Amino acid sequence: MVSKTLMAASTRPLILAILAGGKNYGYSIIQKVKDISGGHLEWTDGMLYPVLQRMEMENLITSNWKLSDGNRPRRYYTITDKGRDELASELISWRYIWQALKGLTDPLKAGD
Amino acid sequence: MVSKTLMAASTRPLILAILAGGKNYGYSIIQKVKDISGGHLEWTDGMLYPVLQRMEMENLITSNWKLSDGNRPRRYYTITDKGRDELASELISWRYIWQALKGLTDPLKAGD
DNA sequence: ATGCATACATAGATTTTGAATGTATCTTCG
DNA sequence: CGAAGATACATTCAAAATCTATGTATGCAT
Repeated sequence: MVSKTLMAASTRPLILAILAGGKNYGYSIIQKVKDISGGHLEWTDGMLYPVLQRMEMENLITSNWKLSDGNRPRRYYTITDKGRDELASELISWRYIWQALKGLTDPLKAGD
Repeated sequence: MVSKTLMAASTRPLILAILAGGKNYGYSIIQKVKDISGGHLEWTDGMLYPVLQRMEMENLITSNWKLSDGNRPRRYYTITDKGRDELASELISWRYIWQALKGLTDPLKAGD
């Protein structure tokens, strides 16, 4: 089980990373996260939508409704330039810490 | 600059990882973190001591004072078995998420 | 004696999160 | 047709965790 703080720290970068690969809507993002994490990360919609709203307020993402054929209306989110910058810098931070952790726990291997 | 949430998520695992390598005291832990992160993580003592106290209350670490030669008294922290378990499971979680992030951002390379 | 690094400690204002809850549509299957 | 379950989005606010600000004190160098 992933700790609360780690969950909190990873939510935004994961959302940004997913949207960097193409626009997407809330419900689908949840499934993609579950998918890409091998089932270890299971988000609820109740936690995701507020996060998406906050990220939109911060201009990391934008949204627009799309009504198609037989489907329910969906709100699609798109990453902004600011969002891409944020993602890039988050990834750098994650790398620092991950490498610090690895360096401490197995000092012999270097790896990535 | 490392984000607040990421900072929060990494504090405990880093402390545990350091103590897994041998007992240590607060001030020295701060320097070790700075050192191992290449200067990217700079903790303040004011944020560390409360964390250490909470971790001790949760039995992840124990502490005892050591008064030596010309030095000031220092409170040395030791990792417990429970702490080692915690560290191990945190590392697993970190790996999941790091790999999910990497998988999303550069889908071609696998790596570790 | 002055300044700086070392060393530990506490309180509590502030922020943040996400669980709980609500609404509604689409699909499937008997 | 009707029921059940998956899909889809939305809001509120109680509860909890963090760490900034602040305080104390010693060792060492010059």
